[in-house]
Amino acid sequence: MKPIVLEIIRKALESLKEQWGLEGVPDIDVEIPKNEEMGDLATTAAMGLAKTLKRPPGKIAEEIVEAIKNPPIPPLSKGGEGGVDVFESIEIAGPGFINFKFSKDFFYSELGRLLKEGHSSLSADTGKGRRVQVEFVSANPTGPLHIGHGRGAAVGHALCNLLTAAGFEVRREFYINDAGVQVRLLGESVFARYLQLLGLDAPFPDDGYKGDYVESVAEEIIKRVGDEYLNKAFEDCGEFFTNVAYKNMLADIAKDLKDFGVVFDRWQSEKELYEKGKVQDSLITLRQKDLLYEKDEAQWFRSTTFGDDKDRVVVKRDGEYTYFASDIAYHKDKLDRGFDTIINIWGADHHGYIPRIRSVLEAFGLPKEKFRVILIQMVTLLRNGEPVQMSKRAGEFITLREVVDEVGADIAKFIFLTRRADSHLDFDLETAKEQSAENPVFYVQYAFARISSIFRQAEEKTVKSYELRVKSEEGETSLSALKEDEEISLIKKLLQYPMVFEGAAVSFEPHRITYYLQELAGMFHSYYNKHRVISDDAGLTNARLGLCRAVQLVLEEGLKVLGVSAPERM
RNA sequence: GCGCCCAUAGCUCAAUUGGAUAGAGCGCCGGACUACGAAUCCGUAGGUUGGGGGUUCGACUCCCUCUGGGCGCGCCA
Repeated sequence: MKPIVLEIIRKALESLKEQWGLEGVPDIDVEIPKNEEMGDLATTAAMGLAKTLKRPPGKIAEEIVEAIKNPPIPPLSKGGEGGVDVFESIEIAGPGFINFKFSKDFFYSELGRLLKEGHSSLSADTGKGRRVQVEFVSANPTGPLHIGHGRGAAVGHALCNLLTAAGFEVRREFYINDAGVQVRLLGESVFARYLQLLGLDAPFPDDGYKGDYVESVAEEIIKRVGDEYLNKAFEDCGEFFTNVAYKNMLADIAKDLKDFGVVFDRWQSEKELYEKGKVQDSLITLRQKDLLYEKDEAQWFRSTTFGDDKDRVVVKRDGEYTYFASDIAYHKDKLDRGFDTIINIWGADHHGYIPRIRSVLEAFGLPKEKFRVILIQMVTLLRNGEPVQMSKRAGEFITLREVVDEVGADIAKFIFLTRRADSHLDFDLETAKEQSAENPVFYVQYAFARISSIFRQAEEKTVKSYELRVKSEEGETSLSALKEDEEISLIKKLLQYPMVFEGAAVSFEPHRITYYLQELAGMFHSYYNKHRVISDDAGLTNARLGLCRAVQLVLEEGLKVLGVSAPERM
């Protein structure tokens, strides 16, 4: 419904621009009014123009409304969508809002279109094929994924779905830190456990990885090679242990994510960036741009040029690269692969790295606004309201796998998406499992399942196919049997989905979909309790089945974006 | 010490990116199944948006300041 109104307003402005002395038509937008009584859509165009025209917004609004009505702009009158009048009224309110109220016929015609076109009518092509690269999770392959990674995975996955549906070409990537001292430390930890399992009183490295999974890897190695490395020093066999250990972890991580329903297009190895010389190359490029210099026997990236607090070391005095050096290479590589927009999803504790990475991307030619970091806040895991104690030092923490095994992937994903990414989240394992109203997942899924059940009922009662009616010539008019207030409100809500969707996509905020779905499900449940869908009145039954089908369609679409299933039975 | 994020109903959170009368759920209390699934619905109550100042037609939203909480600030990764 939004595009039609926008077109009408634009045409009105087009006809007014000369007498207003404007070069072109200003950018305008419409919004959903807070209060339903104010109308179905509203524009603040007049208020926006007040400043440039130096005239009161009320007057300007009047002129715009006049231009829309006399003579009527095409879609307004016959020959528009389905040949119906679009508006019931256009009114000016407050300081200069123009409020549009649609006619019922317009709603029926739009609902008919939704039923006819299905999912494709729910998402506009705002991306137009532009390429977006989203890097998320990127957990160190030194241990299993924890709950925080799960939240990052859920948000990243939903965001990618959102952008894909919005017409962007999305690449989902996981960056593997397989080159640093952390994986080496993992290797040492496994080696120590290996020796201990074989009866040696071997020392465990300081700050080594103490989780049970380390011992599991050691056990596996014993199964494969026995005591072959018993009398060797770590310097002689470290590469073997390190490789086996992190590859093992990585396989577990990939499996956990897959079972969580999150997949990646590319797993970028840090080690590979070194081996292919991309780290060196990227630094050479920086040097050519005079953005790399030597000081105190170290090499520095001139990130202050782009607004960072201080320049950053990329090659240390001892000749070793810093972690940042391979980050530079990876981000240059992202740009070399031709992405239009770069999105990184990080834990909120990494916010201090934003300026330096932004600097890197800018140095290689990406405009600031094309880089976006989504920060994921901490998740506090609760059980019956009490925090679940975790100690990273002792290697004791609840893994994502444990959570998914306990509550299920759908529930976990949905709960991760019930908050804005950058606000804290309490995740209570017990209430998550309860099949109560406290659990928003069931609430939304139940609406979908309930509608599925209605259709099963309808078939049993041999109600004639609603689809035939809707598609036939009189089909669209058959929807006009929907006269109840709740029905009109429900249709309106359905037609708002594309706007909510677009807002979520441009602001990278999948949680908006979550909220919308809860509202829509709520409206449906309420409607269901008040009005019977299947009755003796065939025409009414068909119209209501059509409405149900549309609700189902939108619920399914929204859930798909969130990566949550839409079950026909629960 | 410097920087970033957060502070909204008793609790957990929204608020169309500067719009109109700040909204949901939970919790409390009271109701609704011999009709399509009660994992549902209906009805009330709850607010100086942490405090103060500023910007303007208009502020939960932007700027300054204070209070209180989280996180960063290495030639670590």
